[in-house]
Amino acid sequence: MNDQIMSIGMVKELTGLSERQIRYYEEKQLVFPARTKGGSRRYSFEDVKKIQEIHRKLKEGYNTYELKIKSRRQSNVI
Amino acid sequence: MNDQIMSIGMVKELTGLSERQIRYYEEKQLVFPARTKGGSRRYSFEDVKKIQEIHRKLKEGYNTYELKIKSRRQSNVI
DNA sequence: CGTGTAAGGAATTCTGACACG
DNA sequence: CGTGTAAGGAATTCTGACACG
Repeated sequence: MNDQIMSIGMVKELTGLSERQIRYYEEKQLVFPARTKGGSRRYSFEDVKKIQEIHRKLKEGYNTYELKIKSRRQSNVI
Repeated sequence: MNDQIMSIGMVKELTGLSERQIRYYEEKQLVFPARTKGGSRRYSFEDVKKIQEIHRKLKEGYNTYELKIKSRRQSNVI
């Protein structure tokens, strides 16, 4: 949770996605990168995995809203 | 070896050292950060540990040359 | 020797917006 | 809806150098 250490540039390299895509997933509340004092995003490896998963699901036909609901369900499992 | 993903800014935060110190240890061949296409340094958590170790040793009185020799010895252990 | 700092430039990242479909 | 892109600005990082001790 506190190991958000890489820039969007690294995430871009690791995932092959565009900055636009990566930022959009945050806009839709699917990932929550930390921020530096200056305002730059900082991601963890967990976030990278999540981002790749999101992209996969989108290609499968899901939309960001459905993915948000789904991740909420996961968190609420008892 | 391929997990060099954080900027000098993160290393600075994690170690409390200055950019000058962090860069100097590289200048003295004690750490070997990767570089982005643009030329920015990228460090791994291993590097961060190494940097902290270097700083500790320096405070103990060692100089960068001795530390370089020492790390070379470690690598050559058979 | 190890570190601080001011200097100027280049690379990185940010936001809000318009575009397409 | 998910993504591309040009725009302008701000934050980040880089190098080489002078300084101190």
